[in-house]
Amino acid sequence: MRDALCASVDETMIGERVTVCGWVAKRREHGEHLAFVDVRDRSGVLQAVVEGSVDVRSEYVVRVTGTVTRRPEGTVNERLATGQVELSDCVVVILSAAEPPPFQLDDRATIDEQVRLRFRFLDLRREAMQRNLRLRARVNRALRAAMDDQDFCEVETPLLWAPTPEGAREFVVPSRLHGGEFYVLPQSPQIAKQLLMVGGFDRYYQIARCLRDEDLRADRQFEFTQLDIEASFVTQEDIMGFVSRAVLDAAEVATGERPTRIDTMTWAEALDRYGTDKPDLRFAMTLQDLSAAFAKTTVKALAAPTVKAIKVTGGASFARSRLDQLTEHAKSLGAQGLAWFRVSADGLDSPLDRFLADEERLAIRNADGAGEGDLILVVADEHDLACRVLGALRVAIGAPPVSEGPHRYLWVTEFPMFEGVDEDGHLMAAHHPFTMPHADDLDLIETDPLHVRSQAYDLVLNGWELGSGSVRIHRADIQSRIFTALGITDEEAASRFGFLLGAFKYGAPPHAGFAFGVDRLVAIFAGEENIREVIAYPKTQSGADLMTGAPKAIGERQLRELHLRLAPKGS
RNA sequence: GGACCUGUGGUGCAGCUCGGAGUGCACGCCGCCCUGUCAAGGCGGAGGUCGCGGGUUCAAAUCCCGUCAGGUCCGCCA
Repeated sequence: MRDALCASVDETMIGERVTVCGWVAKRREHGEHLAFVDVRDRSGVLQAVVEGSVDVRSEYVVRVTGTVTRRPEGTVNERLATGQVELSDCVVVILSAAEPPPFQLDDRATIDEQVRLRFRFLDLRREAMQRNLRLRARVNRALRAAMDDQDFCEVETPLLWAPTPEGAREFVVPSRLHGGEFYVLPQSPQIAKQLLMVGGFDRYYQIARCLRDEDLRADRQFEFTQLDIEASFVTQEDIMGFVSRAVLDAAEVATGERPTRIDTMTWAEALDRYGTDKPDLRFAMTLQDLSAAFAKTTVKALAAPTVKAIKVTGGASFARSRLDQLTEHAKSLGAQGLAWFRVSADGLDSPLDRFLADEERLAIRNADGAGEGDLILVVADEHDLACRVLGALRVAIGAPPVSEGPHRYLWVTEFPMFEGVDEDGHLMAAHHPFTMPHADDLDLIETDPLHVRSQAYDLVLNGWELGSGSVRIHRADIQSRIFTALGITDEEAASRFGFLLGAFKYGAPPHAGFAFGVDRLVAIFAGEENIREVIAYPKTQSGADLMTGAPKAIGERQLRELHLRLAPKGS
């Protein structure tokens, strides 16, 4: 039907008769003797010159046959990739007429996202969406190539799976053949891939769709895509190597530049210096520890086991209202309050200044090499809380948009095994209950569980968690001790994970794995702040698909088939 | 479950503080003119439930309450 893409037509083809197909991006008529039609396809735009008038409108689908011609002197368009040439002596065939689109398919205009999503099929025609989804395809290809090259085998796992109540809320699918029973859509192929290890596929990967029925965010959709990896007879370092290779290959393909390094930091250091388990290394503003200087303080607001500070360069100019907002922010995160100190020429400007002892004033004045015009924010509390609050303020004040370069990759290792307790007073697994504790901390499981480190690790890019993984437990005795610590009885374990634990009795190899979010990675490569921009058909924050109208009610007959009856509204 | 922002011809915005006739701008759309434009240009025109409901008022896009939708965030996301 066509023999060239619009943007492939260049000066080497001058004189050739060429046919292109595409949409009318723009028509410019000059009376009844001359008209220009810009034809757009996935590659770009090409100008067709029509002698006489032509009855096409924006977004008509056309096939244009014309002779590739060098543009006359003075009519070259430098802003157009094909601006040196044009099609002349054109025959225009209308393949499909089109109503005026509800919005202009033009990357210059900002269009309300509601409108874009309702007409996503038109939105996808825009150059930005074409670029993003094609970038995504190239990243997928690079990831597959990297895994193939490292001798991994791609295996698909089921979407209809068994409920394993633990962790994220699952999407539920009623069974027609088994009335009253349900499948769930997997929040990840976690158990399936561990069983593949028992099954002898010692290097597995999959670009897998995962589904979690949790509230949506800029970086979270119900369904998202992970590069999912599991391997046997490997160490944590091996897995980190496999993943690093894949991510760096993808980065090189996407950005044209191979990142020079991926940093590594323990979880404890990340919390202590950045107040988060996903530090954004693109900017400093690290947390300063002033605990020693305030160990014997008489200032009530600053008397706490840990006193942490960050320096906001130039922050002394912050208005009082801004400082009040930051204080509210700190309180909403659980802090008792936020102490602020403007660094001035002759000391500190702060409501608390007159209560400070000299050495305390000096410690704040010199925090992080502060100078005149800077602002010092101080939080005093339990260690983890003080760190987290200041970490959040650090990001709120200092973080550039997530996709802004230079991109900084970071491995965070030695996550704690457990974090906090649930309503029943049981410890909760920080990663998941199959995570192997750190070899040096096995003795602490029963005596000091909150200080047990695990062999779990995260990959972080510009403050976004790309993914996480761990070395898995393959020994029944350790697994049993972890279940006990988590308050999971033998019966519960058997009913929830019985098939996995049963499988492990038949020769489970030591194994470890990882999974990272392709949507987030591609969004950052694409320069987008929101993963919806790299997903063809995303959902809104309330989980609606504005194009199809999903979710929708289903008919009485379909409900009956599924053995379902709806409860009255509001019950 | 909670906080905040947004909602005005097809699109993007202004108008909202301090109530006074659906007022304005740009793009698009329709018609006419135009033989080298390319964000074409000129002239003319059509197009509105100011998200929806209620309240206050002589009078509401504007003030108040509720609600719906979209967005950002907290909770949630082993």
